Amino acid sequence: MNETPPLSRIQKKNRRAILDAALDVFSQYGFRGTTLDQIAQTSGLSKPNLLYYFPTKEDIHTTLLDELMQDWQDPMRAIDPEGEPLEEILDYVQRKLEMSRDFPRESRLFANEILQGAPQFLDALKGGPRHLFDEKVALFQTWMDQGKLAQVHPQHLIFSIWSLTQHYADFEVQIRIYLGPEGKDPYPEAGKFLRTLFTRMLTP
Amino acid sequence: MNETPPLSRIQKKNRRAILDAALDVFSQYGFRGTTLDQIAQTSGLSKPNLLYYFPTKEDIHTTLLDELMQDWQDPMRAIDPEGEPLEEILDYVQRKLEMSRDFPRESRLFANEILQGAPQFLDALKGGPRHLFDEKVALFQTWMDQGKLAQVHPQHLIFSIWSLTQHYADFEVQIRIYLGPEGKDPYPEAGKFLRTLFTRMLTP
DNA sequence: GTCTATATTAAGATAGAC
DNA sequence: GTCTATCTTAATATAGAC
Repeated sequence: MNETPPLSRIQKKNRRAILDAALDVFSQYGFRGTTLDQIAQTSGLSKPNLLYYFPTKEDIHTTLLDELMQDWQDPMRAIDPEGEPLEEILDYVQRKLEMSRDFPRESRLFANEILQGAPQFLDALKGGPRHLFDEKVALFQTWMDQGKLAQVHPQHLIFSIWSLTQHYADFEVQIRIYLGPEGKDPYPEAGKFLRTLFTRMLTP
Repeated sequence: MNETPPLSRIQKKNRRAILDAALDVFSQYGFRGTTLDQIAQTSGLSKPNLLYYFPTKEDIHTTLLDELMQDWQDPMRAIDPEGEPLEEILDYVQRKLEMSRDFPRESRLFANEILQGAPQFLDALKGGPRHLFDEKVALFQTWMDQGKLAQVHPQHLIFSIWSLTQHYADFEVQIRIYLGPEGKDPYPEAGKFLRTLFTRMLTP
């Protein structure tokens, strides 16, 4: 559908630098709260140079969101209908938690977008993601009906997984303040806690 | 410490209108993503008139955050050390969920502030709130040691309550998309779900 | 207290040299 | 491809009339 203009090595490198810097800033301040000056400064490129690689500020933002949508659902896709139900869900929780640990900026970019009313996502969310969600809801319901999982509201179960795992990225500042004087890594304990939580909730 | 200039009725009314409009906009776009024009339009007042009531944009924002800090901890303060442990926690969860339902904009204002690194909150959070948090952590630990609650990491327990309840306000757009075609109120089912979750996790 | 007009700076984007 | 200079619009804030 699209032309595929071959990118030189330097082009790739600079596009990456811009997107990386933009992710830093957009994930913290949202689209409207972010300025090209900030992205320029963070990336080490000049402002006109940004606009040589991306026609507009919005285009940078959209590119980031598009990339995010590619990977963000991988953990849910990986839930295996043939697997052992509780283990499948615990593994899903673990994968989501690792996403928060390893890609906190992406999580916050997403959070910012939703907070602002998901202007870009609204349509995208109704498409593929919605279908995947419904599919896993049905799967969880089947497992519960077969007595392999305790009965809970399957949609809210998924919301709870998203909420509990993304919280460690989105509210990281707050977590660090409350976890005490010198912030050791909260993720190992978070993993243990969440494993306990979902095991107790879902064991039939 | 401060002068207390008596406010006329019209002053109170206009200040309220401004703060209410500002809450609308700040909670959606964050401090930097919000413009005075938006607040002016939403409140129905002219832009110079905003600045008659509040010296700067920042002053409006700070006022909102200060008010928020007043009430935001009430649900946690209300946990009764003399009460029945599981019921106290379930009631706390319920109060937090009601805050999300009744004051979603406040929840999102808070979320935005944390996402942006909590520039205003950092110091405030280390003060009173931190003390209250530690006090309840100790209380939960006591209850667990007495065998009145199942053992879990008490700090992460509190994070989980915040996360699960605030999620319904902060990610409301997403929730509505996934809950289906015509969005009935998600809160009754959320309340039931969370009650089940915390009962199963915490029953000794 | 509220308004119109305006000063001033910041921000997105472009022109054109190199 | 990158830079300096600059255009244009938007945004915070102020002045001063009413």
